[in-house]
Amino acid sequence: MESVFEVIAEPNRRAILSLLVSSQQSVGEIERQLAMPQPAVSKHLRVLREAGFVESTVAAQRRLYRLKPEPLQEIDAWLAPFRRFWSAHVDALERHLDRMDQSTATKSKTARKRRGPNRERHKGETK
Amino acid sequence: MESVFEVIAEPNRRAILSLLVSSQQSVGEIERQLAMPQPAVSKHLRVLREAGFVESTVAAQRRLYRLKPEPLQEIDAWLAPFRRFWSAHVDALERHLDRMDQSTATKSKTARKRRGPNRERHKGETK
DNA sequence: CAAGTATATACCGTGTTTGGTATACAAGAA
DNA sequence: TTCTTGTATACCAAACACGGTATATACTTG
Repeated sequence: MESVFEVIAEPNRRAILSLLVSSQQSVGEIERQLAMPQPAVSKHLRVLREAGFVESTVAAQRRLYRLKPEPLQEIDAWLAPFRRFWSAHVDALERHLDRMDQSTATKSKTARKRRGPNRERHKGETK
Repeated sequence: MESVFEVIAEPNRRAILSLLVSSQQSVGEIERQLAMPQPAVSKHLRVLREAGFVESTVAAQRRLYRLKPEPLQEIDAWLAPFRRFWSAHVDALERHLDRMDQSTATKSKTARKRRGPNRERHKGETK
């Protein structure tokens, strides 16, 4: 499996991770909530564990799985350069549209949504 | 291929995306920089294009590929709940260590690094 | 037109991953 | 011990993605 990206490529594994975000869960609880055969759950948990996404503790005959942050932070770190890219991209688009507003101001044929400080903020970067 | 996560699971495709972050590139330029056979580059670019990661414009017999932000933003959005998780995790760890400091203060056997407002900030969330 | 350059696609072989089923293993309960 | 619950693993079959090679397409230049 090797890389964290291959691990999260599998939809059921992403579902398991999303379940674990709220709290730790046993294999049986995951099995029920995702309506997925138990061996499948165990196999995916094995992949997740070996990649460092989760860890488990034994509680009698149950095993409780919980999230570990490192691999997800690795993905977050990989995303960083692209975040810079798309915030620049949004800025460039805004400058472009501002110029369009100016040049089409006289014709006033196409009405664009209000622009300015009260427009919607994007979630990515506030800086 | 379907999902953006499967698309970025492939190392060569991530390499291509990283190349395009600085500026748009032709197929031949990507081929040379990644030392990868041309059909492989074209095939990966096709996958990236169909998933919306890149778009291309024709420049004579070349095709220039550039990044599109949406799919990467989708990955970023998927990461959001986990970011909340691991910042909480860090906070809990810090509280735990603070309690340890208190209870071991008298024994003063283990010296821990200085804690407080001047400690290193984590990259995830500034808020 | 022919030749050359740049890119895309078709085809094939192969390794890997996934789901399914059965079974093994472990720990409590009776 | 035997039974039951909870979880892991072994095995198999099907699907699929990837690399490689050859070829097709498109545009440019002579």
